[in-house]
Amino acid sequence: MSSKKISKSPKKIGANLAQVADAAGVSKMTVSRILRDSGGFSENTRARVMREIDRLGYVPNRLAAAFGSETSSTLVGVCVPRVTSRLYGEVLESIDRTLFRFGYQTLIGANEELPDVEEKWLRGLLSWRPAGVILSGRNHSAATLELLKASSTPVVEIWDLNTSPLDVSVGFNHFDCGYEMGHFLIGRGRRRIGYVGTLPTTTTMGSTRFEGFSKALTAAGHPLVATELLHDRSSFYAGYYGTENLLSRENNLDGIYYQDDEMAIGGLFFCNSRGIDIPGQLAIAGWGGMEAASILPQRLTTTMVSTHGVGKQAAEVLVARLRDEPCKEVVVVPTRLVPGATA
Amino acid sequence: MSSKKISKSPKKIGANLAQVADAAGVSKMTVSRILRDSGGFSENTRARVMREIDRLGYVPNRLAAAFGSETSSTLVGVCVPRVTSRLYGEVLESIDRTLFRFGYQTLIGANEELPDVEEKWLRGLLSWRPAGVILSGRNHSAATLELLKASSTPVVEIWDLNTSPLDVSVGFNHFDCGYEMGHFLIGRGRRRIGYVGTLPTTTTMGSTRFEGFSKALTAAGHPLVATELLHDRSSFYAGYYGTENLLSRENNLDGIYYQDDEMAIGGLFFCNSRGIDIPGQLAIAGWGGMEAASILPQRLTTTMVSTHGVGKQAAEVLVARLRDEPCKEVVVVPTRLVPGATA
DNA sequence: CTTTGTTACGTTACCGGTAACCTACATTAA
DNA sequence: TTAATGTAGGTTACCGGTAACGTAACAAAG
Repeated sequence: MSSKKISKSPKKIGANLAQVADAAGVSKMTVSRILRDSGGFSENTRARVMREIDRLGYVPNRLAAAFGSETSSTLVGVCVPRVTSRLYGEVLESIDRTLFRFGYQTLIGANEELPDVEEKWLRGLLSWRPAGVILSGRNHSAATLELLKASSTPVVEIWDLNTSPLDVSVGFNHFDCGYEMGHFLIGRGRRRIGYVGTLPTTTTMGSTRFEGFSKALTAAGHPLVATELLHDRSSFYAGYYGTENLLSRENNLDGIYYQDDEMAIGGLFFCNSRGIDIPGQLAIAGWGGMEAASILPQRLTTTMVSTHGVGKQAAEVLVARLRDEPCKEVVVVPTRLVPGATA
Repeated sequence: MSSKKISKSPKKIGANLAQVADAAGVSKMTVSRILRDSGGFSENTRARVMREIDRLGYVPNRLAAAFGSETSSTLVGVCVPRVTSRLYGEVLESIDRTLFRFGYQTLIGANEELPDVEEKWLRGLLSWRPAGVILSGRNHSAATLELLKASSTPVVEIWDLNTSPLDVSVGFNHFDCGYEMGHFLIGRGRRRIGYVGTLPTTTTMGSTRFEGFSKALTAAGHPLVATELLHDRSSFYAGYYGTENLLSRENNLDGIYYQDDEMAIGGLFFCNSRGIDIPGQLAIAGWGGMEAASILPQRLTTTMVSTHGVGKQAAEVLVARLRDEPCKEVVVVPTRLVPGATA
């Protein structure tokens, strides 16, 4: 068992602005201007300075820049419920990629759907004086709101649409997604429909779809028959045993709507294992447009969503916001119900 | 279409150290000491200062702290191939959670398995003078190595084990995983075995398992019969059509090893759709211990790994490293071959 | 009674950029 | 010709913490 003992890192990288300036025979300010391309220098000087930067291996100190001017932070905090989730992971990836292109750095956080965790994270984030924040959901603690207001940090709320956002918001219309699917199942002649999902925690994430769905059924005169809400996070297995529970309570359902595709696929597998005929005996519908659905023996009836679109647009709106360009207050990312072979 | 135009954010949060100090009738230094709990103050003073901090809503400026002392950065950069991957996502989540507990912030990056992207990301990261870096894989560009050396930033390499790490390394022994599975399949009487995976990019990620597997087969006198490497990232669908391709070329295989569980499940579905008897006619084995496997009609033969363990240990090792505590140079996270019903 | 040590602070000097303002010099318009 | 304008810089004064060092008051040891 080998072990390492290491001296305190001196943390001095190559050269600083002053040294570059000295070497090039100009002032710090000129080098700074050249690096930020803010004009006021000749091409000649620029070439000389760039040569010295390269020679000295200068790595800019954004810490000093952000500290010194406050307006020049390129740090953006992003908080999602979980990193371990295909949907949020994709959003995160798109955000990161887009922000990176614009020259921003992404600081991530996972709130685990708890406003308190989010608040604690935000407190830490704000100590870095970020240029902006991207939060998910619309349930935030009072202290969170106050912190954001006090720091006047631009905020983009994603995922869940928000008609009166803190600042700006980008997301799906979950209510409509649910309503549309409810309407669709009714149209397919289903009359005794159930729902399987996870218990909404203090945040509203996801449960809005449930509301829309339920409303559509009620409006059609065939209200929801049974609901199974699990004390667990969404997963294939949660869908599997959620279906088992639901069907053991209500054995004559003719349709089930799931919180998402992952759970729907789990449900589909349960039905397969018990010889339940899909969609003859039972219709199954999910949400999210999961890639895994493409290899199923039956294509899943679901709502396709562009997580990529949410991430990209959220990042773009934030950047516009940071550059003081006008931007929409609410961006609705479209979704599309895609009938498959399961409903 | 409503739009927002916003004034430049002043970015002045509540009070600063000096104002807190004034309000409490002490010097800045005393407040600083109290906040960092570095001793040299009385309980009486502490209480008074804390009261003022609370009253004024003071949010520390870590930017200033990190800038001023360089040793006190609490920023850690983490670069994984992709955020959108169950395995890496879990690693990321564990790292973030663990580092958060120790008071560090995580700056993420995705290198897309390209050393150049990693290098570009690292250059940006270093401009924040981070306390440490966690990189995945062991294939880094020359400039990356030089940057790390010049900045003398502690580095933890994860995922792929590295017997001569840059600094310290935490991961799985992929070679042994592959070898063990090869040995296992041979033991089950398989003789004409194939492999389905994705093309290794410039990084070595994943291909080490392939090498170990291949070696085991050769050692047993039944070398690999066919290989299908896809120009695509791992996914259920990649496993599905990879299997289709492989079997169309070699129709008398009696076993297939997959790069990971996701692809193995895809392969399993292909076989189901074509009526291929598993494991009678063909054995299937994956790697990773994916949750989805739990709902399959047949339990998948796979190697269970603790992504959580890698993340947690990587973070812990880094923290130890930052605190100048002695730590192991190489941490091997154990894996376990779990025979299922598919091989 | 002096020396030494400890506790609880205060002072000073940075860290490396950037905003704001200033200064030559050249060019152009009135 | 003179004033106005533009170009390519330089100067200065911060931003908000922290390391390093200084100091007064008091206690215990020799």
